[in-house]
Amino acid sequence: MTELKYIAVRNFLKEQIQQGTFGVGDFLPSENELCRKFSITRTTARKALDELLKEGFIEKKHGKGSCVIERRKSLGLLTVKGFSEAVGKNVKTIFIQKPTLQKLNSSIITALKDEDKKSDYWFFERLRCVGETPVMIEKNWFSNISLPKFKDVSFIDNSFFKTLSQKYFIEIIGSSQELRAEFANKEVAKILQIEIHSPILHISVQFKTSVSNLTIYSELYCNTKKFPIGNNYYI
Amino acid sequence: MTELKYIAVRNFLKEQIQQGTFGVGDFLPSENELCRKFSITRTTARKALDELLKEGFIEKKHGKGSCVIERRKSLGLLTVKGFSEAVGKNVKTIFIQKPTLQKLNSSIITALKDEDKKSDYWFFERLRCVGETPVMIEKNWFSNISLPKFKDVSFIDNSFFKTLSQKYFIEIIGSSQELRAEFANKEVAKILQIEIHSPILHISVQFKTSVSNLTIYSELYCNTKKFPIGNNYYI
DNA sequence: AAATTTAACTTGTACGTACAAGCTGTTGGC
DNA sequence: GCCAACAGCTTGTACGTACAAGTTAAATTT
Repeated sequence: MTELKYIAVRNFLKEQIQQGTFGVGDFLPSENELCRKFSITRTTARKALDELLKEGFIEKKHGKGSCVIERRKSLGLLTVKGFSEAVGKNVKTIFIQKPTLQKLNSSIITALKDEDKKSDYWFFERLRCVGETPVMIEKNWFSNISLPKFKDVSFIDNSFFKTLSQKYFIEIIGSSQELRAEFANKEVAKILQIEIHSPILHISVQFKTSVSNLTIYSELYCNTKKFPIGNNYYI
Repeated sequence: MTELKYIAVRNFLKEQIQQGTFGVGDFLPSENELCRKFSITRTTARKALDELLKEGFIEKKHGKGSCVIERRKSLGLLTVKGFSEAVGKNVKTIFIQKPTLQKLNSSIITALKDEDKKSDYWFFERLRCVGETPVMIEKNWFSNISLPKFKDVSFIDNSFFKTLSQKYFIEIIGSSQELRAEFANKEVAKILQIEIHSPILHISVQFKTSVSNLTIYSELYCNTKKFPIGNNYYI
């Protein structure tokens, strides 16, 4: 199973960007240069660049070239920035449940897309603390179909998304969220070390990725009393 | 100036979708059919469909066709677009306080930027209801300096942002937010018609605008029990 | 009747070509 | 020196072709 050409070129360029060979503001090799370097046609070169475009790595300028841009990290709420950047410093992460392959949990079944209902899914659960204070419970799951090689990898910088990007070349390209203020139930209250029936922020997220049939589902339970959840968006 | 072919095809299909000729779940004409109908090549037909794909109108299924999907509204409530678009239709808006020029309210002073502390500010407060159910209290204020001509205008489509854009040519170019789950206090509980100490979602927003010294501050108090707050973001 | 093969569709990838249109530095002419 | 024209790059649009691969239903075999 040999890799598709445009995927290979995309991955090559993405690595170069992530390693800093091409920094923000730099121009990538032109389409014709890519053609020569990889022995491909311009159609294929353009397709590779289109991938980087829709993943938010570059912008194309007519008559000039493809320019590396600051990847938009502040997607929606808590998204790609990840917890550490959203809340600030001094964050500890504790695995409540390391990644395991499981059957469906009926409590989340309604949120799942149809194609994800058929397969097993990877699940992991973490507790995020600021200093010694537990602040957020994070449950994540995703179908086994699109990522069968996924293993209990050690996450790069404790970031699942960074790991996805750098080990699997999968990018988050969007998110859909629902926010609710709720009373903490017994389980959540215990883990977050708060009174039962304290108000907590419950966030349900679906992350759309650059792999069309991979959707990542997260359920977040946040104690916002000391540490409100932050979010920035700029065009 | 004649329209580009793939744009023309895209627009044709988009209109058909918006008018309901193709509903959610329907398949658009195949690429080859589009070629015949519009006298174009498959490259061009695919480009038109790619546009619809990245605008969120369709999804493509290998071997089957292009399927119309529920359109995702990019940038939901918490970002730029405003309440009506985020929650859907059937939204009523009641002014609790029409726009008035006021002195600073100390309760919000901490959130204000320094340059805004010196001036008077416009303030207005609204209650958003879905059907007959009050769902969100919205308090807005902004400095009088940048918008001295602001008056008690009737908002276009009940949208403050649309009014800003169309009457003053001011665009929202970013936002910074803080989210908290809190107990409803007496005042909020009364307006939202809920029990005191119910959990509510409190969102503090600063909107950055295309006018450099105009920042809009909002405090939102949401009853998320029936209507969770939604938010979508796609690159 | 049931299982398998086949044919006819669909989209996906990749090849190659041509010209339009935007950007930039060089080259002439004034 | 200044400005216009040009040449040589860039990306954008659009043409055409070929085959791979997924889907489905009809035809064939078992």
